[in-house]
Amino acid sequence: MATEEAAVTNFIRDIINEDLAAGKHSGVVTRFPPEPNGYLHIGHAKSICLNFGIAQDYAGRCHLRFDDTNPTAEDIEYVDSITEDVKWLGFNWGESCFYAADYFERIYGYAEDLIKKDRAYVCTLSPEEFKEYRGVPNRPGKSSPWRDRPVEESLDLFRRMRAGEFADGEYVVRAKIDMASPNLHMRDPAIYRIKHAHHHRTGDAWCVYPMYDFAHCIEDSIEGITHSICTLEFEVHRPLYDWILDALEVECHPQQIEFARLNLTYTVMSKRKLLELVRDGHVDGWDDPRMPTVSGLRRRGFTAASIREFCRRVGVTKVESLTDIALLEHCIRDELNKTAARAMGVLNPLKLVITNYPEGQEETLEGINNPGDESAGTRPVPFSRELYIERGDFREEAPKKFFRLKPGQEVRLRYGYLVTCTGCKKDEATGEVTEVTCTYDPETRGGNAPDGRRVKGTIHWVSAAHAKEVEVRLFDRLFTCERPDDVPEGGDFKDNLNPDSLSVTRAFVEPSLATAEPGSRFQLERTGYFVVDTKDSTPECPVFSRIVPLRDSWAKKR
RNA sequence: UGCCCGAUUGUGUAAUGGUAGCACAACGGUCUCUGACACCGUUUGUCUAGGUUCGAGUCCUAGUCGGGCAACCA
Repeated sequence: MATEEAAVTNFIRDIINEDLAAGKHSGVVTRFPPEPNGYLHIGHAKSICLNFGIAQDYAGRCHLRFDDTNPTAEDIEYVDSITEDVKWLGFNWGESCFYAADYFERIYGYAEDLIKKDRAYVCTLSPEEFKEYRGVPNRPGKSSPWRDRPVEESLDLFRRMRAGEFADGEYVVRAKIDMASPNLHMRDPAIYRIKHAHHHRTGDAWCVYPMYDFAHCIEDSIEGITHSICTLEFEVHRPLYDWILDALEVECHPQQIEFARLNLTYTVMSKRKLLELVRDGHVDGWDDPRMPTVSGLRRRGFTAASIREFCRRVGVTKVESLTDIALLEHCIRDELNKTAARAMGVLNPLKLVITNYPEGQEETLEGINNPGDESAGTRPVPFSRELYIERGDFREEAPKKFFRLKPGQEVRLRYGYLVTCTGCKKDEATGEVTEVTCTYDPETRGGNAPDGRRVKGTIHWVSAAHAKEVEVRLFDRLFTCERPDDVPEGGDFKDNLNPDSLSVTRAFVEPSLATAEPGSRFQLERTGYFVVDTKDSTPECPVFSRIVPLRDSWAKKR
């Protein structure tokens, strides 16, 4: 996509440019550091594009690093999905796939160093007492009675913590900073805790695990990260990040830079909430096509390029924002308009009988696969006396500007003939139209009249005898309001779930689609872009999922 | 009632003391064998009040509004 190559600029790149110009670094090393405790979503995609994008543009490196310091939340399943998603998004970490767990020995050593320097101590306060002593934002905390525990004693205790002599929560290692700091994170934060838990990578080798604040800056430092980019909520952690690296006197001290996370209308973006949707069965799994997860978007039919383009257009700032999901939809439409093959399919079928077309006759017409790309070629489309058309394309009584079928009006059958509506049949009981009749002009084969008369409307169709019946899944937004998180007191974001976000129907598609490969994308003309579902399609019955509808200015006018 | 961060059209962003621009959305039109696409046009913006300056969206001060921070989570 040409637009994707347009120069990107943002405040983080400005900082990098300045650092490079000042000779602070000779190259750029970034990292994407997910905790493997959930699936990646489009917000992570923004971070991935940012970090890997910078590495690409500055000829540097971006590490994929699993920040797996909390074994009770993490799982190998997530490691695998994250790896797959980053790869699918089109990024390459080369040899640089790391795990915080692989640094546990070094991180532990740094904690001992801190204790030896009397910059950390082992605290015996219970979690409740710990909380109480910390104080509240506008009131200073008070020192733990164990704050001045002798270095040797702390060291001994820490080693016994590691050796497994104590139960979870009995002791904790704390950095010795400032209990009166207005920044709560500086009030002697915990840096190591006891957790007798099995780790997905280190197994049962450890029963003490470092806290995020202690581990993360060390991981960055070990890897020689130059710019450690994270989201805004870590801003208040930065003084601690810097304090630890300063106290440890390490050589490499990366710069933490925070940016605003992505928010999207009509969806939620927290792992916890997404997990809740999966666990409670509101969706069909992490890769449900309605989910804002990378795997959900992939299954929905979004391309990696369209997601990258979206992330580029969204920009990077420190302003908390809510991006209109229409922008994401625009990005995929824009790409698929150029690349997707066209075909015809009728979602809500109504029989159309051409009364003057010879019974039993059929012929093969030619459909253009992509009007914007001649190299896409053409395909045969069978035509016969009885067709299916879209129910919405017929109205017995219709306004003047209704350019479709109504009694007495002529329309074009795409790539077919001009037909004039002569009437319809109805179910006597319900009044529902069951069949529409028309006559065709044999001189208009292919869709053009020799006398040059203009026909305003063109509708799509499939030959009833040749149609392939398939399953179609149409998606609407998962939530009914722009900000599902905004709920009144006592409410829950799930109250805003859209009960009609999924509708499943049968549809008739032209025979060329019968053998469509799972994962392939099409534009069903006048209807939308579809992907053949990769999970539920069978050779007998492909499942066509709508990625996004076509824009429809007629629908708006009505 | 503490500290930190932020504020440019409906939304997302650009402008690095010198003409407030772009994209999406909306609206109107042209074109059209997709009421799509494309093309043209229109509407809407620098939170407020002071200050510095020849000149302020940009710098300073105060305020207002919004967000974050009180897991042995990340």
